[in-house]
Amino acid sequence: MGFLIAQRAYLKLYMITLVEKHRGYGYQMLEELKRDFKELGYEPPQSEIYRSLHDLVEDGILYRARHRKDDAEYQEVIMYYFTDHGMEKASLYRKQVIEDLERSQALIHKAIKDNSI
Amino acid sequence: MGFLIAQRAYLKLYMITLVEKHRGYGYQMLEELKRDFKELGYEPPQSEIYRSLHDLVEDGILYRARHRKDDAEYQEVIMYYFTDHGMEKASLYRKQVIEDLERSQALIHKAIKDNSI
DNA sequence: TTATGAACAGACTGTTCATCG
DNA sequence: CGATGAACAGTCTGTTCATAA
Repeated sequence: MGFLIAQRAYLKLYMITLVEKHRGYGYQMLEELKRDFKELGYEPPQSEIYRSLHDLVEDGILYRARHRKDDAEYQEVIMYYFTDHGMEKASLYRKQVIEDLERSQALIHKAIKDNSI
Repeated sequence: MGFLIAQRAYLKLYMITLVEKHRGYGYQMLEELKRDFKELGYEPPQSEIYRSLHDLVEDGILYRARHRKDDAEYQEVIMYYFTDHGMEKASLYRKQVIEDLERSQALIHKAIKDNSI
């Protein structure tokens, strides 16, 4: 266990939630998260989004499927779906990451308390 | 600016606060922080404590001074004190790190909110 | 431009090793 | 053991580059 939660785990959690909500492919998720985090001054890097998705495939939680985009364009897109036991695995992973988030929250809260004048 | 605050900055902030409180040398601070964080499941690594102190010296905030330990032992110890403009620099640094802590806090809070079932 | 991915370099960090009294 | 420090190895991450429709 490291210090605070890693960006990778943080984003993987979001990826799982987004796949649940059927926001299926990388670039879309990237744009959505960028918009979503703009006000907090955090811009998730493109590479981390893709790495997170690749990780989740390696973890056996998601699988990839090529699709043509819904609208009339020819562009192909990689959609992600839960594997057979993906949902269960994902819910375990989520639980674990939320715990890690709460641990991180406690550490940050303590530091603010201990070090404010 | 990275993602969440780095352990190094986090510990440097504690080092500054501990030097203010005249808890002067590395090993002591290490032991104090270990005790202090035990309940949160975080054990600051020895190397990071020393690296943080060395960083603060490089930053021109602290300086080192060898001392014999107060009690009757012969062991030498490195005490840290604020340099001439160390206090000002430290208060700037503190302000900056607290901001970063608050940014981190917001990111973590958002993730818990967005990804809880 | 949208979309995906990999390469690269550098920062960060945990463990281990070394040294000294 | 108390105390300090450095080396090493591995991970994490941001930027850049490559590719394609």
